[in-house]
Amino acid sequence: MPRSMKKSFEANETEEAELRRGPWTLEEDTLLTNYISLNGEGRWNMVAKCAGLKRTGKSCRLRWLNYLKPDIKRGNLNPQEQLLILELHSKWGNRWSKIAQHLPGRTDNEIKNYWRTRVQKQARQLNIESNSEKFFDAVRSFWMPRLVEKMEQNSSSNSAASCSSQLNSNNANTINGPEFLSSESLMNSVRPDSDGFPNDSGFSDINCSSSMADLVAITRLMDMSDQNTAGSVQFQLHGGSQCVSEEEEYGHFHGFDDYMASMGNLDISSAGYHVANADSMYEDVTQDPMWNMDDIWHFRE
DNA sequence: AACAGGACCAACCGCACTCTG
DNA sequence: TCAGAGTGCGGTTGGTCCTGT
Repeated sequence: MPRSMKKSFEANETEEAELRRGPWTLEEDTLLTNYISLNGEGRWNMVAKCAGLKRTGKSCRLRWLNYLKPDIKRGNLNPQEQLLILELHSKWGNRWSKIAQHLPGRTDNEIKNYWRTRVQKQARQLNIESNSEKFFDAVRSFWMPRLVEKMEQNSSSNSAASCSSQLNSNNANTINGPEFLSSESLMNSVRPDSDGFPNDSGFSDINCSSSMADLVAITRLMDMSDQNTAGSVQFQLHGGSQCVSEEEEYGHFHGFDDYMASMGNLDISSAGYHVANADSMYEDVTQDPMWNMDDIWHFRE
């Protein structure tokens, strides 16, 4: 090996050895944040060097994108976000970054972790593949309705007066009534972006005061835009307080257990979401003992 | 109180793609 | 056109915290 080459190799080896790994310290976070606020993102290897960090560029990028960036949301995923993840994952599979694009403030890493720890856990308990059609049927039929109902509860408890389902405060169009939504009104409210999905501003305004019907409708709209479906499509949401009474909805069922027990005989691929009782908002339904997919599954076999 | 097992999540790794000179 | 650097992405790992015994 030529001497110059050897020297450079040794230098690299020393640099490698000096590189820090593992958890970031407050000091490192401060260095990185300050540097980026002055110089902006990008050229991460340069960032690492110039900011005086003994980290790889990749490590700096990851730390910034997943943790330090100012618009990162902290805390548990709310029901709207969980529902979106379930829907989008059913469409795109493990395209975490793509899914994350539609959840403002959430990172692909966070969504991936959520899927692996919460969703796949359910699949394991059922002894079925988490990416199988069978599992998605279960998710769609039992899990999503719980989320939808939590969203409904949240919207009614948070703002009894704000059931107007306004998707986007910047948009003059308001969808009236969550029960039936025409694709046209949705199209006007949520403008698809270049890849055929509602734009970020539309999604960032889906908050706790938005009706869950909006969200369900949006996910349906996504299906439409994927399939290039034209014309008028109606979205029916069951279980909302403004839709039908619990008695009408559940018919002869008495409570969630009865309802679930009956589900084995229902067409679970129907577009409507049937909603059952739930307790508190922002509770992760996967932690809910009521949400026992093992039991549920037996009814379907 | 101590321990084990599980859940959660930040961080790392390897690969593939894009950009640039 | 090509090689190397930079970047993005999905999978995996390992540390910490929580919970049950």
